[in-house]
Amino acid sequence: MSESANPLTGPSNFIRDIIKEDLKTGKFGGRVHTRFPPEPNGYLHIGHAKSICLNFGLAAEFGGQCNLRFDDTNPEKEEQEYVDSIIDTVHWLGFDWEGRLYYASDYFDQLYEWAIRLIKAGKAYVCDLSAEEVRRYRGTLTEPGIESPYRNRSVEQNLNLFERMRAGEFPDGSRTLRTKIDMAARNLNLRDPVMYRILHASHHRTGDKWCIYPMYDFTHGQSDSIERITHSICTLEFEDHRPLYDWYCENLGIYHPQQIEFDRLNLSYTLLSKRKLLKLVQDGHVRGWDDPRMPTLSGIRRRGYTPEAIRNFCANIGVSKTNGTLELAMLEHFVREDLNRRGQRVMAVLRPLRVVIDNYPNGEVEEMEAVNNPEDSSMGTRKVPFSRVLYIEQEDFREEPPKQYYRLSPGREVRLRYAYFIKCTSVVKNEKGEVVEVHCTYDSATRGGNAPDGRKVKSTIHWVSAAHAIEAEARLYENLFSKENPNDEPQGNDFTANLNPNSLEVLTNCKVEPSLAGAAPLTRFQFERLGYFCVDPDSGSGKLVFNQTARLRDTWAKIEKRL
RNA sequence: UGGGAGGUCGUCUAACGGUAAGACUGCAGACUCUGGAUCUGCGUAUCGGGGUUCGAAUCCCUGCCUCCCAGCCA
Repeated sequence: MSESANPLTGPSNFIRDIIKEDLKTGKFGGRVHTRFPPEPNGYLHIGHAKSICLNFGLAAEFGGQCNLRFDDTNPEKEEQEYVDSIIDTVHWLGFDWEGRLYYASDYFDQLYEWAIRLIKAGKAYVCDLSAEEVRRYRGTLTEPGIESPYRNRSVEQNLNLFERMRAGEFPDGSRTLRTKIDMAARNLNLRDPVMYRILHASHHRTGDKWCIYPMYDFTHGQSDSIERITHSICTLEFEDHRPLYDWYCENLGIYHPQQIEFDRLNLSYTLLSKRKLLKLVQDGHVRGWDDPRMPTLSGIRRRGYTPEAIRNFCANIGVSKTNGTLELAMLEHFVREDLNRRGQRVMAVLRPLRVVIDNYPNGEVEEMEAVNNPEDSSMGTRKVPFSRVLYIEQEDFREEPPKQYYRLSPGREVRLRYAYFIKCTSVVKNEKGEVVEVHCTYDSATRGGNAPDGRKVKSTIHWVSAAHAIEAEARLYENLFSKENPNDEPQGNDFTANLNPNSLEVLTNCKVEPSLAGAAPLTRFQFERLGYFCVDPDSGSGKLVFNQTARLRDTWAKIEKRL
């Protein structure tokens, strides 16, 4: 009967149901072969991850295969740089196309041949209408179009003209090859769609071999067909193109894959439009495509997300045809879950406050044993140096503690994690009246963190020995946009008005424990009680830079907010 | 006002004529050397109106709402 959600493949979905049915009926001879077909005109983002996971995941689940294919039919927008980045990113996500890396441009010769076949069959013609005229002749949503005056050219004439189009005799935009279908079709895509346009542009792979390029509709289904794809999974906006997809396969008499559409991913507080993301980069609102605030996979990666977290996310968000918007919290949940399970714990103080333990011997240093990951004892322990002068988080001391504040305050005893109980005895203030140093006494009997007399403390705080601390920079992030739907543009403004001015906060005076020395870029840690952090590639020559991947759930912050 | 696709807790998804379920979020509590994690409890959801049926989220009719389509982009 009903299958419950599988943590690996997620909840049941209609595409899986279709595949199962096809497997049962033997529609494709028991094969499952999918493909991920990006256009190399930009960087991949989290929305693409959903498609990647779906296509590769479905193939894996049913013992099939998944190709990586570049839909590179528009040389004006595509670049090798994007190809390289996409290949790298899909690999990083953890998927392998086992050598089946293809390009639509590999099929240009075949496509040309097929175009000629349609011309010969009287189903395609060369049209001399300008782009503007084509648009006018197309009609509108409610009115039928009118047939092009060139629609009834002879096969010979069409063959001759198309050959000359290919030979470069005509300027860009002067003619197109069109499919002869039905100018009165209710589906606009069927009103004699353009198959080829003239584009004297150099292609990143075929160079100047071609000056005519096939359109998406005349390319995609055939590419799927050539690769013997069984289930051609794409997003909802292509639903209206399916009749054309089917038309070409049928009229060409070639193997016919099944196109299935699903809903694109939308995330709250996030923009997933290439055009808008490009603007953020170009106008300097972010530091680049891989800025950790960007929803690009390169940005998310730099931010510290793991491929596993993204895959788990994709497997669990479901696939349907409903257009909705997922809460960003859902994505964050899956990184936390993964990083909690695997993240090395470490102590780091972001906003340091000096603590002097007056009764601790001057010059003495003890090595305290700290657990690397309470979720995974196999990760072992490490030594953390402890001495008389420490740094604690400014937030962890309040001269006048509010109700429910359990941390350090005058006269109160707390535990320094993995070290001793300390009690605050006095404070030192600057001329502005701010506390700049806290004096404490420690109880030597509580070494390791437990009192032999069994007394308890309400709080445990993290610390770093001042003499041993390493300087670091931390980049803290908030949502890039402060509006839940960044596309909801305020009157008279564009989407950039929704940018969150506080999306980046740079802390340059952080103190981290010495074990972090030399941590390699992209290494991930949990800064105890603060959140997950990842070493940024900007780190260098003794200066560590960390990106905050996600915060830890902060119950106190919630309480404090209500106070 | 044409065509296509959709509408289930706050959010996303499941239930395929037979007890409306799960995840996330939120709230409450337990536990805790991370106010983390974990555990427990808490959910005024089937767009509206008709109909078929012993029984409807599911089938039929009807109304409403949302999204996509008029690139020589994909």
